[in-house]
Order: sequence, then structure tokens, then C-alpha cells
Amino acid sequence: MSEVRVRFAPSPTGFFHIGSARTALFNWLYARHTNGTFVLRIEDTDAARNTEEALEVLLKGMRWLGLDWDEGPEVGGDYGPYFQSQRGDIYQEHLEKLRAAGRTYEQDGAVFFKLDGERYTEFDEYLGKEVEKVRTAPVEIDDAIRGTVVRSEDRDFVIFRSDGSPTFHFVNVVDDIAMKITHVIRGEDHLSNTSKHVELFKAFGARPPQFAHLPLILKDPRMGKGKMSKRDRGSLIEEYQDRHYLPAAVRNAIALLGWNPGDNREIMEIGEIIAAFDIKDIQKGAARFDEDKMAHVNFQYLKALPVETYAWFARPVLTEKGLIPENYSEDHLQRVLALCQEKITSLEALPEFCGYFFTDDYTVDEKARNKVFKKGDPAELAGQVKEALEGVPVENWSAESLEAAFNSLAVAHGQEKPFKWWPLTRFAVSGLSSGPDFLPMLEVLGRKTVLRRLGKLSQA
RNA sequence: GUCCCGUUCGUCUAGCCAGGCCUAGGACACCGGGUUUUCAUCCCGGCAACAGGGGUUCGAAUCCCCUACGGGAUGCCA
Repeated sequence: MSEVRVRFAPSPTGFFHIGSARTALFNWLYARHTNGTFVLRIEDTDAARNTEEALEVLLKGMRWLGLDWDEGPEVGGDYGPYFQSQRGDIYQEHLEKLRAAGRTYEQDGAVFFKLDGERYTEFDEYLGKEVEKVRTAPVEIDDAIRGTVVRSEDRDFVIFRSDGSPTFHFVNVVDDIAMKITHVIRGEDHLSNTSKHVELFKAFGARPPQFAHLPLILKDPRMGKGKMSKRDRGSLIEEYQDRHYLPAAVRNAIALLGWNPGDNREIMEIGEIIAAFDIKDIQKGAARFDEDKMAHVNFQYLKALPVETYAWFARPVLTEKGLIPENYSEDHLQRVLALCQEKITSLEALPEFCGYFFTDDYTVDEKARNKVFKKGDPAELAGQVKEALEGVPVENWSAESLEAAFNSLAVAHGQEKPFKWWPLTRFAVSGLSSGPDFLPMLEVLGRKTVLRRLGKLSQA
């Protein structure tokens, strides 16, 4: 282990936002890259909105993305507890330190942190009233992404609320000190707060950590302006879980939001990402989220999967829709999926794409029907195909034999190629005008099913 | 209002720190063509950017300044 200690300190809200996920990922990547320690600390100081379920969403999302933590909930560690709600004594002790140093005062029941400097009163436009301000010495924030940022705090701020609970700024700094955090990697929305934090670090006589403020993730311009919110499509990790995205793909895509390896690589194994990752290569400007790119990365992963793994991910998608029972034959499942994997860009689209392999109760595409029915008498054509394929015995039911049967059919009708019968046959057996490669599809569908469905159409 | 951060194709970005190798590279999306009897795959091609203005320099996407625009903060939320 190196000396690097980073933390992801989310507040459980019931959602796992993509921006939080990226912050978690970047911290995790940095820890893994440096062989350091990744701490998960739960900032549940806001009792009102922290629930058991909210925490579960978060932990589940972290595990799904493969972001394992070295210290934190469920795994423990030497710097616990890792829930801020359980660290009251530590906060109290630190409060006493500030109090003893004369850096606090009470007002309206709340404890304020007292800034150092000359005091004056000024009308504040934003607050719309006269407030007491302080001329402090500017604070230098050492940011690994932006260089040195200079800012000064000009108003005392609350560190303990009137109900006795500590505030974010206070616990954040106390915990970073107590947990010996060396690098604070977080969203840029915290950059302005950082001067408060540095003041606190100084008041505690602690050296501030190395900061790194990540650019924000903004909405897709088609969805509006500003930073991405939990209401925006694609903003929640839960959504990708529900839509059967591959976790590794989502992780890869998120890593590319504000970071890249410096060359043209995009689809990378996690080991490659860890090896290449460095804070200094993180983008300064905000990124706009692009659904299409996410889908593309997911497809690249899907395509590259061995069919066994593909089936492992696909099976629940099909059982969820009631298309196959839990114990459905692995062998047959893989034969079907092998036809789909190269054609389809998301697992989500699978049920619609291949449902007819598993049930006779599939949806018939009206447009496909119209297209096919225009090309001649469907019943007659279906009958001809049925007759031709009946000549292929079940033990010979293969793409090759089927091709031969179709060719003979063509010859028998004075055609050079059997292409005349194919679209109709596809429609007859699947209700669609497109799908997997034709002959292999018939092979996998099986003799019985193909003849039955052709029979149905030939009598229609 | 004030403070802070940012700004390369529609989008993600390479290049910027160490100025010439940039007629600015890649990817997504889009458009066109092709393959595939189907097709959402695949292949080929195309479109398209240094926010604007000043400087510094023989030379600037790269360095400096200003403006504009975008974002964030300014909470007894985190």
C-alpha cells in the first residue's frame, strides 16, 4: 500500500447519480493506480433524508460497478466508524479544540466558525440585507486539475446547527483529517466551498490534502441547460441496471467523461484504465452527457463477450419477460443468442428481437405483413415452402440442407434463386421483416416450429 | 450583485504545460455509398471545430490581456 488515501463520501439520497458514480470511480481508479486505499464514508448528517433503502441503492450501485472499497460500511477499517451519524464524539472533540482556540461563537443556538481578520458590515445583494463580513487573508487551494486557486472566505459560517448536529463543511474536514485522507477528488461544485475547508484545516493545525475538482457533467443540450439532475434521462445508475447495461461498459463510458488515456483508446479493460489513469489528465471543462455514446460503448462490450457470458447476462432479461423458464436449456439458449449477439445493440432489445424463438405468442409486425403480402399470395407461397421443407428430415435440419431445399424449390418454379420465398418465410416464422441471418435462424427454430408456422400461414 | 472555474467539430475529446511536426487527429451522432436475399451488424466515404477581439513572436489552438458566453458557489443541504 502506498500512502495515498482517497475517499468517496456520498450522502445517501435514494439515487445513485452518474456524477457521483464518476466521482466514486475516479477516486477508486486513483487508489488502484497508486496502490493506495479507497475509503467509503457515508455522509448521513442530514437525518431527515437518510434511510436504510437509500444506503442500499448506493452500495448496490457501487458493487454493480465493481467499485470495491478498502474501508467503509460492511468491511470496517482502522479509521471507523464510517457513518458520520456514528461519529458524534469525534466531532464534539474537534469542536472543543476550536472552542479552546477561540475560533467559535454561538448565535441563535448555532455554533459559528470565526474567521480571522478585520470585521466590517456590508449590504449583501444576494442575501438582501446587511451582514457582517471579514477581511481574511486569501486562501490558496492546491488543485491538481486547475493549479492554484485563490479565494477568500468573507463570512463566518455555521459548523453546528441549533439542533446540535454538525454541518457538512465541518464533518467533511474533521473526517478527512481523522481518516488521514491525502487526496480529495470531488465535483467542481465544491471548489468554492474549499476555501471554507482550508480555513478549517488551518484552524485545526492540519495540512490540507491535495485537492482535485472534477468538471461537472452537464445535461445533454437536447434535454436543457445546467448540470445533470436526477430527473434527466440517463442520469441514474439504477436506470442502467434496469435496462440491462453491462456494468463494465457503464464504468468504461463514465471513465471517459472528463478523462481519457491520452491516445485514441476508448474501449479498455479495467486494468488498462487503472494503469493509464492519472489525475493530471482530467479535463478542466464540463462534459455533456451523451446517451448515444453510452449505448455505443455498451454495444462494443456486448459484441466482445463470449457467447457463454452473453447468455449469462441475457438469461435474466428473457426470464424477466416470461419468455423462458428459469431452467431453460443453456445449450438452446446459446444457440439462439449466438444469432442475436452480432445483430443487436442492447440487451434491452433482446425480447423483441428473438421472442419468437421461445413462444408462439409473438407480436406480428403489421408493416412487415403488408410488405410481404404485397409480393404474391402468401398462403400459396407458404404452402410451397412448407412442402419443400417437409422434405428435409429432422436429423438433416441444418442451414445447408435448408439452403438446398430452397434451391430445389426455386428450380422447380423456374427461378434461379429462391429469394422470392425468403421474406415471406421469415415473416411466417417470426412475424418480422428483419432478424438474424435467415438460414441459421430456421435451423435453430427447428423443423417442427417452422413447419407449424408455415402451415398456419398457408391456411390463412 | 459578488467570488471562483471553464470555453477545440452537434456531442465526448487529442493537441496546449515544454509556440513551428495542425491544410487541427480519433470516437459518437448525422448524411451518402456498399455488403448482407432481411437487418438494428459490418465496410467505405462525407459533413463538421481552435468563442470574439487585442497583444507577444519570424511564427499562436498553444503564452498574456480584455470581452462574450457557459457553469458553479454564495444554506443552521450535501
